[in-house]
Amino acid sequence: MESILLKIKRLYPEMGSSERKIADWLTANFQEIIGLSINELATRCGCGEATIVRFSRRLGLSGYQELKLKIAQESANTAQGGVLGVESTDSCYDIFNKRIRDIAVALENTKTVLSPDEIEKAANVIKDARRIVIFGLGNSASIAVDAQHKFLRAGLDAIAYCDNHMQAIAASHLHKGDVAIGVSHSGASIDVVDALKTARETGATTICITNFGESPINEHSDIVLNTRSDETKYTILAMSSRIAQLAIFDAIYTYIVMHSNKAAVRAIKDAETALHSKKYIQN
Amino acid sequence: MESILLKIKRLYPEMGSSERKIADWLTANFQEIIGLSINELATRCGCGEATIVRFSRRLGLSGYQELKLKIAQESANTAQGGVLGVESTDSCYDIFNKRIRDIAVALENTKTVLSPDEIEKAANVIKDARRIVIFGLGNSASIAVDAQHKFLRAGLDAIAYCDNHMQAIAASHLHKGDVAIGVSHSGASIDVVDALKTARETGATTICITNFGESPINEHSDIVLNTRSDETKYTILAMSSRIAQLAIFDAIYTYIVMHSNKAAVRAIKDAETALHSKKYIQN
DNA sequence: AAGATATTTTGAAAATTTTTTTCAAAAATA
DNA sequence: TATTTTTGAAAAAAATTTTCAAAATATCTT
Repeated sequence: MESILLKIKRLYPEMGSSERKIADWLTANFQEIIGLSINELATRCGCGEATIVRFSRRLGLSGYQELKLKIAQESANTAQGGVLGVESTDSCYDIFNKRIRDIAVALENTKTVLSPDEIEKAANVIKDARRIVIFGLGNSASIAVDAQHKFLRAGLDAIAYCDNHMQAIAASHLHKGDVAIGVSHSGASIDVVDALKTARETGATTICITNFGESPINEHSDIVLNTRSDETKYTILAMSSRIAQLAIFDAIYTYIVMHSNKAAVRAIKDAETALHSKKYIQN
Repeated sequence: MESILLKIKRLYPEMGSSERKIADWLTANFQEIIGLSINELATRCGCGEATIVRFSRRLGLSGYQELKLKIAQESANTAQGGVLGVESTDSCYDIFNKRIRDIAVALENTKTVLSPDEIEKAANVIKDARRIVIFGLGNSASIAVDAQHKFLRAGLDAIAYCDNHMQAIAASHLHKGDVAIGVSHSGASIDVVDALKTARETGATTICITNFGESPINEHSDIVLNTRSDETKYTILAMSSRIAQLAIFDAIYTYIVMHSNKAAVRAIKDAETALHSKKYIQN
C-alpha cells in the first residue's frame, strides 16, 4: 500500500498553490497533524478548511478525519529510533523491546543472505528424504528439537540428536537418500561439524544452517542455509540468529506441507485432532 | 509507554459495568474502532456516548478522539497485511518472507499486551528462586528447554519437564521459594495447567506464558505473561507466538544477568570459556 | 435485617467543537 | 474578454464533549 507521503509526492504536480502549501507543511511536519484540528491546520498552512478536505480527497481519503487517522498509523512505525545496547538501568520490559528490535533486524538481514535456490533445494531434499537427522548442541539443541517436531508433524521420519556421542553414531549409520542437517550459529562446533562430515561420507545429503561467512561447517555441507545477525553483546546466546534459524525451518516445513501428497497433509490434520482431547477448551 | 490494551486490562477492576462493556468490546475488536464515530461505538457497546468519553479519560486520554488516534497508532503494524496466507505456488523463499512478516507483527502485538510490571515481577522472582521448573508440552517443549538452557547459563537451578508424568511429579515436590513456569500458547493444555495448579498448592510461585485472553492457565498463575498473535492458518504450529515466548524468556534472562551478583555473571563467563575448547575457531 | 442516606455510575439531551458542504469571489488559463 | 479552475468564508451537518438528573450501588443507622 502506497504511503501518504508517497501519494503526496506523486500527486503534487496536480495540486494548486494552496493545496501545495498543505503538502509542503505535511512533508515537513508529518506527525504533528495528529494533534491538530482542521482549522488549526488551516491556520498553519495559510489556507481554508475546505482546501484541506479537498486535499484529503485527492489522496483518496474520505476527508480530514481519515487523513489524520492514516497518518497516525504510519507515523507509529517511523517514530521508533534505533538504539540497541541493553543498559543496567533498563527495566525488563525495556530489554524486551530492544530484543524484538534485534530480532526484526536479524530477520531482515537474513532475507538478504539466504539463497532462494538453496532453501528451495533444501526443502525438496528434506521432503523426499528417507530419513532426516538433525544435529544441534547446546544453544542450537532446542532448534534441532523444534525442527524434529515440525518434520514429525509433516509425517516425515526425523530425529534430533543433541548429544555428541549419539550424533556420531547416528551419522555413521546413514545412507544415500538420507539427509543430515547441522545447526550451528558459529559453524565451528566440533562435534556437529564432525557429525556432518561423517554423514556425508555415508552418502547422505548434508545441509547446514549457520551464520553468514566462512566457517568449517560449510565445507561439509551440500546445501548451505545462511542467517545473518550482527550480535556483539551476549553473543553466546545468539538469540536473534536462532530466531532466524527457526524461521527457516518453519518456511521449509510449510513448504513441505504445501507440496506434499495427501497423506502428509492428513498427517498434520491427524496431529491437530489428536491434540484436541488434550485441551480444556476447543480453540 | 503502556499500551491502550494494557491500560484497559489494568484499570478494568475500577470500571463500572457500562465501562466494562466498552473494555470488553475493544479487547475483542481492537482496530475496528478506527472506522467508528462515538455514537456508533456507543450503540455497539450498548452504552451512552458520555460513558465512552469517561472511559477514554480513565485511560488518561483527552477524549474519544484521542482514543481513536492512539489505537490507530498502535494497530498500525497489525493493520497492514494482517495474516499473510501462504499460497501453494509460493517458493520456499516466498514463504520465508511471509513468515518473517508474521513474526514481526506478533512481536509488535506482544509489546502491547505484555505487562511491564508482570515481566519485571517474573524476572525478579526467577532470579531469587531456590529452584525453577518449566513445563511445556508438544509445541512448547522446545521453548521450555530453551528457557532451561538460558537459566542454567545464568547459574540458576532450572529444569524443563516436557513429559506430563514428570511434570506432575516435579510439581508435587516443590516448596515455597520455588518457581514453576508453564508455557502454553492456548493456555488450555490440561497437563500443564494441572501441573501449575499442583505447583501452586505446594507454595511455589507460578508463572504462565500464554496468548492474550481468558484461559484456564491464568487462574493458577500468580504472574501472567501474555503474548499476542492472531494466527488463523497453521495455528497448530503457532510459530510467531512461540517467537514471542522466546523473546520474553530472553528478556528475563538478560535482565537476570544484568542484575545478578558477581557470581552469576561469572557463571556466564564460565559457560562461555567452557565452550571455546569445543570450537575450531575462536568466534 | 430493614430502611435511610450518601455515593457512584450512567445516559439523554444540550452545548460545543469539529468537519464537511455550499457557493460566490478570486485567480489562472484560454 | 470569456471560460475554467481554484479558493476560502460562511452555512450546514456531523461528531464530540459537557451537563445534569435519574438509576444503581454502597454505606450507615436503627
